[in-house]
Amino acid sequence: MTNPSGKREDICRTALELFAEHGFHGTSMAMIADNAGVGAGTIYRYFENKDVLIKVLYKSIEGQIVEVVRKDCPPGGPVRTRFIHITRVLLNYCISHPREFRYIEQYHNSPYGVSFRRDKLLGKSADHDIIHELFKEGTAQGVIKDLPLTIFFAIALGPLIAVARDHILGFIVLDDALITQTVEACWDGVEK
Amino acid sequence: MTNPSGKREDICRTALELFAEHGFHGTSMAMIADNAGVGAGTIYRYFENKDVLIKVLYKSIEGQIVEVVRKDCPPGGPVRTRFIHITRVLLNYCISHPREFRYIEQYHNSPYGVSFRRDKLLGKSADHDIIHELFKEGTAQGVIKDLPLTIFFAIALGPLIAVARDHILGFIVLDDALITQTVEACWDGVEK
DNA sequence: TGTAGAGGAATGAACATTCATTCCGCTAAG
DNA sequence: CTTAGCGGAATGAATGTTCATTCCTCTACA
Repeated sequence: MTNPSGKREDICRTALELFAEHGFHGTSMAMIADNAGVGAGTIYRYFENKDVLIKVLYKSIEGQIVEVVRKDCPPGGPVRTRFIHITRVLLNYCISHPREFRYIEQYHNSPYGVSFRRDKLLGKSADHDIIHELFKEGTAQGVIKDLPLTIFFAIALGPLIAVARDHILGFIVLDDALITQTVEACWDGVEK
Repeated sequence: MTNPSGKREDICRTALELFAEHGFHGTSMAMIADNAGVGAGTIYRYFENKDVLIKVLYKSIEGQIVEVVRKDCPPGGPVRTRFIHITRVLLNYCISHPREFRYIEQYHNSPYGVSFRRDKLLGKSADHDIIHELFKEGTAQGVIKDLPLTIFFAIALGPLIAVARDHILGFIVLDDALITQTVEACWDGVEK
């Protein structure tokens, strides 16, 4: 029953769920504690405060995504093939992990997210590096438009996020065919 | 009832600023009152409560956007020309109204926004109607990909939002040339 | 094997703070 | 004088955080 390392996991899972559904400020620490089946004070044994909890959860999800992209990355064919593969993996992750997706979205649109985004884009982010490599290769080969990296990312990933959100909110049901259409359209956007 | 001394306007402008910068929950009514130079109670003469203020502000901004798109809409040439024109107008609005843009973004990623989005997409929204018309015309002519409307919107507008956000956060400076590249890339994404 | 007890984890009531909202006295115009 | 509009202190509810206490588990020793 009492499993020390299990409690932290319970808290994380519950917090992710509640934050994703009700937002950061719509979720109280008491709600998290209740739903996780722990005492209010227990959360503070694992996380210094609410902000730290929110940030740790973000880092954790980010790590997952990097891992998924990396693991499923290898095919070394033409740039287009790899681009479509990676974007498909990303989109699949988003729609099969709706809570994680909603969480990340909310984080990026919060004060936390803005400062973090600044660090991230000025420095380097691991999952973006893979796509960054692809971008450099594509432009070197002349198959991708000459664009600033930032705009390339926007054109490549912007539609994915929008489509994933619509799927999660139930405005459309994405099947394999639609996913293919979407990622191919993204390619058409960046292709020279 | 009447508004002798522009106080309502002061409150709206200040609230927009603060909400855009600190988020809905990071902005207290006291902050709004102080920065607007009115008493805390005065806000409640004009807005029933905080939620109403937030919603009214949203509606107001939405009205502005619809107006901008409508006003600058007429050119009756080929679908591509009109698509690029409209998306450019939208993107220009976003980067020249950063507060309004950030506000809308936050709203869409809040509990308010989700329920609203549901109403909106299931029903009809005025500014989307213009783009919707274009979509129908484009598919009828066979110049636009055969896609569900939702995915069309994602591909057409997703990059705009991403690019506008990067611009506002200072990661890139959009000039006319970059804007042109962006909206043309959006077209390439939806073009058959 | 059985048990006492120490160390650490967990608890949840209490606390301090923040915040939306209210209320009442004041001011200025008519 | 009357009154509508306004200010801002007061209010009470909600929430993040703390901490004294309880509970659990594992070890040491008989």
